[in-house]
Amino acid sequence: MDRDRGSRDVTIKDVAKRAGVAISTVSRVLNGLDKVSPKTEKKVKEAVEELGYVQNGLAVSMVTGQTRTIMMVVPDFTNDFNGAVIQGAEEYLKEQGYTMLIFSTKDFKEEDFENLYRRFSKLVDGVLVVPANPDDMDYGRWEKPLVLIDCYRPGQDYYTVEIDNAKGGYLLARELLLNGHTHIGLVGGIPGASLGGQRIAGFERAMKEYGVPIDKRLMMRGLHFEDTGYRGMKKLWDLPDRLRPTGVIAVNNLTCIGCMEALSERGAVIGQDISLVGFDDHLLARYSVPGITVIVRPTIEMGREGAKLLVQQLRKEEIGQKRVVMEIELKRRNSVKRLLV
Amino acid sequence: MDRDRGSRDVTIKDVAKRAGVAISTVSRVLNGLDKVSPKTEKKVKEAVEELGYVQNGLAVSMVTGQTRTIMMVVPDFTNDFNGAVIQGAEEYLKEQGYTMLIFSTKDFKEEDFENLYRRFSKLVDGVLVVPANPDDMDYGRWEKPLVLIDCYRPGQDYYTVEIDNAKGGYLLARELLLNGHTHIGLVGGIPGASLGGQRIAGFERAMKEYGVPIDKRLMMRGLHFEDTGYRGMKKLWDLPDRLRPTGVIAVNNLTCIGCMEALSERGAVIGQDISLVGFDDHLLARYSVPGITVIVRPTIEMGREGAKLLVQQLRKEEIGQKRVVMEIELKRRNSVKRLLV
DNA sequence: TTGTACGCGTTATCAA
DNA sequence: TTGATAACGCGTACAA
Repeated sequence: MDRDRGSRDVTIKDVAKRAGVAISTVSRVLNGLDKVSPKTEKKVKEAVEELGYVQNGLAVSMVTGQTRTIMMVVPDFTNDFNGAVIQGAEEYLKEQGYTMLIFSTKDFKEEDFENLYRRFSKLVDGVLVVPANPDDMDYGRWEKPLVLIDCYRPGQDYYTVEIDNAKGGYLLARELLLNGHTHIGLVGGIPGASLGGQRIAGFERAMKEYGVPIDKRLMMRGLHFEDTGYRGMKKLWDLPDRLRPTGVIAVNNLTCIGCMEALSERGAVIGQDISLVGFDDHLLARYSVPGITVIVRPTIEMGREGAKLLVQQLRKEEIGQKRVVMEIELKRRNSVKRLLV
Repeated sequence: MDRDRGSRDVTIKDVAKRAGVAISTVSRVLNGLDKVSPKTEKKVKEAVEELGYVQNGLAVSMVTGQTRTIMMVVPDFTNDFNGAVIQGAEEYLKEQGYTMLIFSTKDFKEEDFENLYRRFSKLVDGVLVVPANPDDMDYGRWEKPLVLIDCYRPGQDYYTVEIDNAKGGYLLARELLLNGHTHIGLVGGIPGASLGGQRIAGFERAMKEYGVPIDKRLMMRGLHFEDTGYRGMKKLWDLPDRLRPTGVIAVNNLTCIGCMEALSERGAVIGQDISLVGFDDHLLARYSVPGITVIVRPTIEMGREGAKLLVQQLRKEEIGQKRVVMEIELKRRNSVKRLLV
């Protein structure tokens, strides 16, 4: 059989022979566990150095049952929110001596998730998930430590890292309201879905609080992709004058981008012809002219916190709270017009 | 010792016992290698099903010497080019039954790369790298199959996936020249560095071809980060009228974004007060108003091709060419003003 | 066609 | 303080 190893690797055996000790002694030196005499320790370390020995992680994992690897699952890598979360998680894991096996669930069917976990559960110590459809999955049967990022499922008690989505929706709506907007449109958010649902709930609360009725005709529901924003905004813009909203809330980053695309096509100037607010501080929100007023989430930190929560579980450390709620912030730019009242 | 396994996993032994055969028979059925009688095959498959047996990848790798895992290394995850490359690579690898161990090299020191490889080389079959500093690293000592993405090093013969960077620089410069620009500025690109160097070489060729002299004072060299674009563009914009360039080439996506930020701060309108062209079809280039004329690279496909090149090596398949050069395309938008000549 | 037994590289137990 | 050795779960010569 072709073992594909090239020149045979240096093993602990070679080190033992070279140092003139038993392999168990080498192991002890390497792991710094038991008492070892300074003399033999020195001999072993020299042998390791001379031979260029590196532990074989596979063999270690075989016997310890721990792989020091975690599995991270994200919807896809081209969404900048996911990218930031991965960045934060990977940095923390690296610091802690963990490695990341990564998968995207783009085009996943229902059962694929289950298969993925089954197939790799022995290769990883824990799982970090940014769910694509937070409401569809049941993570109950997973035996490994699990942390969900950007996903809260009421009534269940997973370890999660979230933001207060309702507060976000509320802040955005209030920002429009305080600037005199009363015809407010909404793009994205599926009825009954948790994530968009919370944001919408916050929006509704603000509207109620300020005594402004919600016009159902301005609610452009749909999946959280660019297309929903693009088509929704076009419909809103093309409404007759007295119906057309003066301000629009995009429920997430992609729908916001879709809105901007639609408005650009229509030749509408944001912050002038129409006001737009959204979630996440993506490139377009930050650098387009005018900048977009958005809810800023600490994306990289969300990844870090998720990884931290996972590692704490792996180490069986005391964990303060299973749900970590991160702070958000309203970043005001020039996409909201101040209407005369 | 705490083996951390929860209830003991089902092993091949359990399957063998349940099916009333030897473990080697189970193995044969699982791997579909030798002849096995239909009867025993059925028995084994039933046992697998009933017990919910899943192969332990660790043990398999131990004995086969292959992990079916590759190591991917990128500068960071928040750059959309890297995200797209990862997306393409991961999709292809998943299709081919491979898994991806991922690392970012942000804040890496020189020797970290070497350590990373040494530490994990036994856990992976091959390596896929998007280099941060293409010129600094020497990948010569790596024993595993290796593919470099977006990096060509003259005189060496790695497996690489690239574009014709010189052509890209040429096309951008020509676009400005054909629109009547003769005062052309450049942002990014370090003298002697390969990647930016090639793009600049293409720019220089175009300038020469069209008989337009290069004004050294308009060359804002620097690392390929936003900051270089931001500061470079400010300097260019603040130049006295007769010196200020009418058109600027950003050497990559981040410097382009930095340029846009600077111009926005200065209140300059792109495509009107100044023209801007760059590389990569990022969010801002695509959806800001006006859109930016850019060289579009097939980013996801570059990831796919890189992964393909790697898997072909792993399978010891015949490989047509070690350097895969992907097609690029000039995407015209409204960031270039047509000057009267 | 099927079963036995060894080896992959390491840790951990126990005896020396 | 050290050494010998049984696991860990699997693939595969080789024997039956």
